[in-house]
Amino acid sequence: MRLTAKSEYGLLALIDLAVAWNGGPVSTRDIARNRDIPPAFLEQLLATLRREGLVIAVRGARGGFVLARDPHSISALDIVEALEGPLAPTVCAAQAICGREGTCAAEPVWARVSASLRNVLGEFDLASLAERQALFDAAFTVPTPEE
Amino acid sequence: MRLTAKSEYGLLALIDLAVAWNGGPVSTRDIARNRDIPPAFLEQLLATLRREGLVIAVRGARGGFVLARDPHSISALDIVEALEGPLAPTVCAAQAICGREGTCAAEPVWARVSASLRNVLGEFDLASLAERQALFDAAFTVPTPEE
DNA sequence: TCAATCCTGACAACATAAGTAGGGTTTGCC
DNA sequence: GGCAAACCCTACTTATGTTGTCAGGATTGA
Repeated sequence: MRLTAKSEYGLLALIDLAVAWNGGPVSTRDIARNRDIPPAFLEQLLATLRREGLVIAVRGARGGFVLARDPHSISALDIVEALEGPLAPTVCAAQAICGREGTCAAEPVWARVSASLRNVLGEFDLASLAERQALFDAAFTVPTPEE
Repeated sequence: MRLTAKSEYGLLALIDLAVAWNGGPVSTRDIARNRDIPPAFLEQLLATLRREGLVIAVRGARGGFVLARDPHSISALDIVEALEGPLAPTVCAAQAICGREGTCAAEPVWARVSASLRNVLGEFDLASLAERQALFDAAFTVPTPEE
């Protein structure tokens, strides 16, 4: 079982945007460099996230992307669902194909997997992830007091 | 996010074997018919499950498959892992590729997703699933007291 | 004006999923 | 002994999804 690289890249990118929250827009190029993501691919992902209403694009020179709303109100689930579509662990969890809807003992298994997955992803919000990331970044950045 | 048809078919097949626990072996053909699974494909899955030690094959006429141990001791997690390999939601959950191991805020997200998934799947055992399935089956089978 | 930046659609290489095909081997039963 | 039922094994196929790349267009700050 796996989520695709889209989710992984998308979450990283939006953590970076959350870190820069209240600052100016961040360009795909900067994020791609920072996170080692193929730039053109990341651009596509951010375009999707814009269409899904999670980020706002600022075009032109010195442009980039900004979170569309407060980082507290964006969860990992929002990002994953925006990039991967609805989260169903199996075909059968989405639609009964065996003609046994309601009479198949396997049904609750997939239902509970799906619910638990959504639940866990929903618990992570960008604000806390960004906070944690900022701590990590600070620990590995030499302070430059002369600036 | 999704598990593949293998998990879905495999779980259904092993529920059928659990229902027939203490009876004789059940053939792939019977299971395939009962669950509407392509027979040749199911055969491959059962061969995998045999190699993984979950079922025992009985060759020759009147042969088939039997659970290798008590249905109480086989979980949905056992089946899914046997058929799909180790359960990692993203590439990064399996191996850090960005060179930020321990300093990436996204890491705990995938870790918790993985843990929760394993946890939920581990909660379902074949004995209870078979019990439930037997109830469903009984409800849709006309009793034949004259036999 | 120019360069930085996002926007869009097409395309390609590769991997995986889902099944098919065809033979080989074992074994219960008449 | 013969035969059919069943598992065993490997290879092949077809379709789809993933992970990008590429080329050009539109927008805008300096």
